[in-house]
Formats: sequence, structure tokens, C-alpha cells
Amino acid sequence: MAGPSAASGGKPIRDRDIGARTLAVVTENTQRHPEHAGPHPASPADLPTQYAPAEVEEKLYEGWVARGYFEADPKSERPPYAIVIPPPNVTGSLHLGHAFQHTLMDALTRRRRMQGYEALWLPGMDHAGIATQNKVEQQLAEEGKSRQDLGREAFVERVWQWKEEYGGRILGQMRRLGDGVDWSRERFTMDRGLSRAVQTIFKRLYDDGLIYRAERIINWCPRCLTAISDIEVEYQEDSGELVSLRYGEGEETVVVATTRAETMLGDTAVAVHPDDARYRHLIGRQIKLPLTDRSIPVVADPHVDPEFGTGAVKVTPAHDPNDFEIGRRHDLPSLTVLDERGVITAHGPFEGLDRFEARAAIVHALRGQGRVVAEKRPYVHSVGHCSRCDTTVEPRLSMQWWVKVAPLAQAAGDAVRDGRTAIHPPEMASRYFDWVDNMHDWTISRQLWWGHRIPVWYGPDGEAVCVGPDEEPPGTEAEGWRQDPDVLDTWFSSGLWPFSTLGWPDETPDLAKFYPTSVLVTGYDIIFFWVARMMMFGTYVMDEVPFRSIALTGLVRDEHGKKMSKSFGNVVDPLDWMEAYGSDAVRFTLAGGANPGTDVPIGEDWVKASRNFANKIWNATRFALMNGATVTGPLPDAAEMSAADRWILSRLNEVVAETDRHYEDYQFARLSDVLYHFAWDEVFDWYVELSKTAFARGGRAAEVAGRVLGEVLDVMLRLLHPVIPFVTEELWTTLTDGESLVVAAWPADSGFRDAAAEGEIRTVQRAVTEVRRFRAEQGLQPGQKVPARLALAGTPLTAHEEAVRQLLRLQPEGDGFQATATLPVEGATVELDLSGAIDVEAERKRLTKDLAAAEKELKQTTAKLGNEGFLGKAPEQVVEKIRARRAAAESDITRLKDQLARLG
RNA sequence: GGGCGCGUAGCUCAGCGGCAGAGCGCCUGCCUUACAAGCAGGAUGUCACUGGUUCGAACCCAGUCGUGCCCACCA
Repeated sequence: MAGPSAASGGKPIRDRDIGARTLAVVTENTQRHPEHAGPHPASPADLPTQYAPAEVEEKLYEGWVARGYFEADPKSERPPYAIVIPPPNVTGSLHLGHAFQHTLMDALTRRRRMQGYEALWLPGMDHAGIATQNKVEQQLAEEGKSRQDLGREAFVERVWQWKEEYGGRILGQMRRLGDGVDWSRERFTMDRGLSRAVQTIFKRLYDDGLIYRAERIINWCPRCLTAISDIEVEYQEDSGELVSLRYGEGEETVVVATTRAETMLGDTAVAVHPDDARYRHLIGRQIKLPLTDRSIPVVADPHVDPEFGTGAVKVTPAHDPNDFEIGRRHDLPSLTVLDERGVITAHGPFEGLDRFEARAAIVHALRGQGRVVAEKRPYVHSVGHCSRCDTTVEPRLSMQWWVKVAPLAQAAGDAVRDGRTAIHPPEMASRYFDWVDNMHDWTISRQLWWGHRIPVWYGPDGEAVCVGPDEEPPGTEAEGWRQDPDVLDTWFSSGLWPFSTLGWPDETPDLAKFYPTSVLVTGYDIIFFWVARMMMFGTYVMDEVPFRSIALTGLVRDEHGKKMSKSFGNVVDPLDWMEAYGSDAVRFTLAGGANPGTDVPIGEDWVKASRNFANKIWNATRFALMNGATVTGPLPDAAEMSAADRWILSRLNEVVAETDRHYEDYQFARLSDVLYHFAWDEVFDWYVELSKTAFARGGRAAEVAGRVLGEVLDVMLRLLHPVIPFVTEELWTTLTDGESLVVAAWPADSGFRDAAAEGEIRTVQRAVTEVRRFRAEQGLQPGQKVPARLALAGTPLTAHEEAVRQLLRLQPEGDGFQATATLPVEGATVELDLSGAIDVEAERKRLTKDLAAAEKELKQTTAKLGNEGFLGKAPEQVVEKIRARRAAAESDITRLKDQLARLG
């Protein structure tokens, strides 16, 4: 673990627990470089100038939790703001994708809480049916056992044990990240309450005829031995063979192409397109099927594409979804030739062969039959694999439970269409509609043991009874009743998450207060299966959308924009970065990359940059404390304040307004950018430097500057807190003696603006930058004090002589001005005494370059202003801007020519 | 096969009609009393290409090329 001493390059940090308040008192004597400080072992000179996140983060987090800040009160009068966490799998651990979304959710709830909302962020986990069951089965396998050895009840017991022992590692990691979740409301999808919710909605759907049982072709994993849904299938390009087989005898033959020769044993027809002239004569005839003693009919079906292959297709209703449909249309029998493990069941020489062995064996056997194999060529095509274990999925005819989605999906689509739920960014809505408008019925039964068991009982006479949550089974096993052995798809229970976690089906205060929730934050990759299901179930049972808006995030990628994956070896554990640079640094980096709906690249260098930002804030606050900045009492009258004070307060309020705007649009990258640049460029680089003259002067001037600086930091720390809660909390409580930023008020735009001050300071900035450039090019060292004579009368700089001298390290003018360079700045002059050291050539070069640029600008702006089309059509503001630019260019040219002339 | 997006500095990306930007990286000089995890200064672009609309295009339109993702019952 990289502690503060490692991160600080080994500089001594004597007392790591020293807080900034102590610092404020003792840092007067702090030497910047302790190694030069001489032998004062116990002197305050060794105190840290570097922020050490590891020391404060855990302590602060536990304090927040202990004080119950994150616990929401449903009886509160405050307006509600609620987010339910997308429940991570119980088997999972925190990856950067979580860290990313959690940062956004945390920032949203923290800001709302500060704004006075009753804010709830509800945590929990998903039981993750297949994933968890696989995990425990693996564990058993290591002991040489299978789940069948244990039996169902003992196995489920074992899974619960596993959950207690290993599950939920992610919850601890969330604390490390700083997630302000309400731990008193933590939920698990297999909780008793949530199970009741599952049973309740199942029964309701069943009674409404929206759940039914049917035998159909489903995706089957021959390894997991369960049905899986379409979304649990991952398609990969596999190379196989396309084999053309000649069916029939004599004149009546037809060639069909297949990648799955082994299923020919289950063929019950050949299909051709009804309009295909090549085969019209065969329609309705029987053809001899090779290797068997069966003959099968040729049927005409419009599904067949005459352009593909030979235009004729073998039909295996029991082993292919399309063929199943064709079979239904033509009333063909289904002949199952593969069992649940993908092994041939058809009697004959192939019985007992695995499907892949059988494929080769059958092609081999057919080759032995003369002209049956008409052609064989390599063929790359897309094949479904089980997303859990990568086994090739087998389409299988079986009896499963289904949800009839059409009416539910209609309602889910309408909710977005009529604006009850808004999708951010709006472009993403089309993906949502694509999904809900084209949804197939959903297979919800799984042949697993870990999950919510289907609440249907079968009686001795084959009758089925769906049992509600508070009902007894219709009969005992002794009487011949037994419960359906299957469990429900994991997504069935997570689809209920936004209201089941709040207590539904009971009418709880939580449900009344916090449903519908405010926003769902999730990746665009799961908009399809999860979001749509919550929308369906929410509108179905609650008659109200589950969330007012959906904020879609992108995926986290590495620093080159590449997907993080184990095979690339570019996966980063966010915990490592949090240890090394602090949670704030990771959070700030992630938030800074969060443009709505687009992917987020992240690299260690960027986290370091964020760490540097936190450190910068730390040191700026140290400066403020050392100079007696205050945060209480009214701000000084505008008349008492310097232009710099008025400028920074004006900017501060603009920043407050801008931050709010970006929060409303989920523009985290923009608000991070605004705050970063305001803090660093404006407050730290300019305001703090400008305020030094006032602090140096002391008295009332220092008091005023201290109050303004205190105000700026106070507000700034509040604005930054939702994104970087730790460093802001540590500094703010010290600076203000306040209880906690978690429960502090969110800043409001006071409306204070001072355009004149903003203009004045911009002028100072321009002038100072220009002289600095001159100094740099003259080879003057930044700290080197230079005697200078300032003539600023009648210019915007009049009031800022002291500041200009301070910023430029100019000494009061002395006598012997020997070789003097003159720099007219905005009509003012600054004469530096360079004691004959001026580099005339360097200066001439610089001025010539600037002159060329100014002349180009003049030419361009003049051309523009001479353009009648432009004058007629451009908005007045734009024209005005161009005029100002031309005027500036003109004055620059005069000035530069004058300066060049002086150089001789 | 269908749909959506993206090509802007060395890298990763903002900007989406009115002076081409940021972070990181790079060059020069600095321990300037808050901060060397820092400070000051500097360099860097056919805004993928070709046409069009417009007084004005990185931005709007059409096409081309490149690239990524999603969907689909590609035998």
C-alpha cells in the first residue's frame, strides 16, 4: 500500500494525524523544504504540505455513517429524492464501471441532500442465479461433489453459507469509495420481503393471463443444464463447415445446405420458397431421408430465402427456432434427437455421441453413400454461446414459463414517449424504443436451484395452481401435489427492484415517500434488459413509472480508449488507485470523464492529476487559514472591497449558477471542468496572489480580503463536495468549524455580479502576463526583484499598482535607471531597470512577431467589417465584438511600432 | 442485413454557425515563504476527404473513406 510517505517521495511527515486547524496555528514557521530546515527536530517546520487521503478518508466515512447522515426519513417534510442502486451481483467486486456510476449517483444524492431534499440512496445486491450457483458448484467440484450429491435443500443452504462468507465483498469497497448509501435499508433480491414481492407479481401476472407455460424452442446451455434467455446468449464468429446434402432418390432429389448435419436425424421436412420454379414440382412430394428409413415432405414456406444456398432448407422443428416455426405452420412432427446434454438419443449407430462428434460421424457416414454429400466448405458464422460458461448454446424444444410482454412493453414504451420518464442523453431513447417495441416473449423459468422458485403447484390430475404469497399450497406431497422445480430468471426479481426495495407489496411509508424514484443511473449496455423490465413491472403494478429519469453512462475504458478486459490485461482495480491517490482522485477523474452516454477513458496519469488538484485545494486552504480567512458574518460592503474581491465574488456566483445548470443535465464532465478551472486558474493562480497585497498590508484590508477568501473557499468546497467528499470535508470543517458538509447547505447564486471589476481584473491579468513574458524572454529569474518605475495614471491599472508590483516582483523605483525597457501596457508604461542587461535582439524578435500577428488581425477584422452581407445579417453583438477586436489590433500596432522604434 | 455513433494538438477528449480549446505529454527558466503533487513563460492543428448551403462552416446538408458499438430467425 502506498501511504503518504511513499506518495510524497519520502519527505518526512512527522505527525500524520495533524489536522489543518492545528496547521493554521503552527504553520507560520513552516519551511517549504524540510530537508533545508536545519536541525529543529520537533519544530512545526516538518508539518505536511501534502494532503494524505489515506489518513482521513476512512475516518470521515465511518463518522458520516455513525451520525446517520445517509439515513432517509420517510416522515420528513422535505421533498424526496431517491436513487436505488443497480444491485451488483453478490459474486461481484468493485470495478471501475461501478466506481464510475457510484460516483455519479453519490454526487447526485449528496447535492440534493445539501439542497434540502430528503435524499435516499438505497444499496443492495442481486442474488445472480446462474453466476452464484456456478460459483458454489465449482467449490463443490473441488471437494469432488456435485449439487446432486447434496440434494436441493442442502445445496441452497450451502449457497446461503457461501453468500455469508464470500458474498458482498463489494459492499466494503463501496464504503472505501465514499458511497453515501443508507445502510439501514440494504436489500438483497432473495430477502424475505423481496421474495414476497416476486410471488405477488407472479400471481398477478398469472391471473391476468400474462404468464403462461408453453413448449417452445429455447436457448439451452448443455453444461448449465438450464434454459437461458436471449440476452444471456453471446454470439461469436465460429468457423464451421457448410455441408450440402442431397436428399431423395432418382429424379426427385433436392440439395440442402446445413452447418448442423447431426440434426438431419430429426428432419421432418424440406422447405422451399413457394415461388421458386426450381422446386415447384417437388412441393407436396415425399423425399427419402438418407441414413434413415424415413421419407419427409417438401413444403413451401415464404420464410425460405431462394437466394441463399440452394434455396432449399432442411427442417428440424425440435432443434432450430426457425424450423420450429415452419413446423408449426405446416403441422410437421417434432423429432427430438438430442438430450439435455447435447447427446444423440436417436437409436442407431449414432446414439450416445456428443453433438459435435455426431456431426463428424454423420458427414462421414453420408460420404460413404455416394453422391449424398454434394459439397463441403469451410464456413464462418455466428454461433450462440452461454454468457456464463461459453458453452455453445443448443436450441432445445422444452416446456418453459413465459411472460407475455407485448402489453407490458407497450406501457413501458409509452411512459417514455409521453415524457413520464426522460432519458438522458435523449439520443439514447431510440435504443430503448428499438428494444421495447420489438420484444419477444420472455422465458422466465430456469432449471436451477438458486433463485425464486416458481410458485405453481401441480396436482395429481395434472392441474396447476398458482399460489399467492400468503397462501398455503393446495395440497401435500402425499396427496400427489408438487411444486414446479424451476426457479425464476434473476432479472425477474431485479425488475421489481425500484419498488420491492421500498416495501412493496405493502403500502409502506418508504414506498409512499420515495416512489417513483428520481433517477436511474446505469450504463447504456443494460438499457435493454434491465431498464425495460423495471419500466414494464413498474408501470404494471404501481401504475407509475419507476423513475423520473434515466441517466445513461458510457463504459469505462483504458487510457487508449480500449475496452478493459482480462484478455487485454488492462483491467485496473480501482482499489489500488484509491489506496495510492485517494478516493477523491479516482472519483474526480471519473466524474471529469462523464460526458452523458459516451465512454470514459481513464489512466493512472489522470488520477494523479486529480490527486494534484486535491492537494492544490489543500494548500490553498492552508494559505487561507494561515492568513486568518474568516467565514462568518456578512460580507464587507462593496465599497470596502478591492476590485479583485468584487471580481472573484462575481465569478463565484457565476460558477454556482453554471454548476447547477450542469447538474440538471447530468453534465458531470462540464461541471468538473468548470470547478477545476475556476478553483485553480482563477482563485488559486490569481485571486490568492492578488489578495497577498491586502494580507501584507494588514488591518482592515487584510480583514476584508480574509472574509472574501473565506467566502470563496467555503462556497467552493461546498460545490466540490458531492464529487470529492473527503478532502472537501476535511478542509471545510477546519475552515468553518461547521459540523459536516454532508449536511451543509448547497450554495445559491446570490445574484452578485460586477462586470466592471471583472473587466478590470482581466486587464490586470493581461498586463501582468505580458510583462511576465517580457521578463522570461529577457532571462530574468521569476523571483528576481527588479527596480521599476510605473506610470499607470489614467489607465485601468491605476488602482492596481501595488498588485502589479507584487505579481511582477517589482521593487520600488530607485535612482540609477540605466538601460531601461519600456513596456506600454494598455496605455500605461512599466519601466524596468535592467541595469544594461536588456537583450535587444530577443525583444525585437518578440515585438516583430506580435506586430505581424496584430497586422493580420487588423486585416481580417477590417475585411469582415467591410463585408455588407456580414453587417446586414450578423447579430449586433458579433459585429460589436469584431469592432472591438479591430480597435485592439490598431492600438497594438501603434504600441508595438513605438516600442520597436525605441529599441532603435 | 438493419440501426446508431465517432474521425479536432503527440495521446485521451470537449466544443456543434461568429478569434480552434482542455487535461496529460513536450520545450525554457525557476525551491518566487500555501503548494516542486508547485510556479512563470513557450511550441504544437489541411478540425478525415469531396462537394453544397451561408456574409461567415470544425459545427448544417449530400456523398466518400476509415472506425466503433448495438440489433437480427446469416439454413
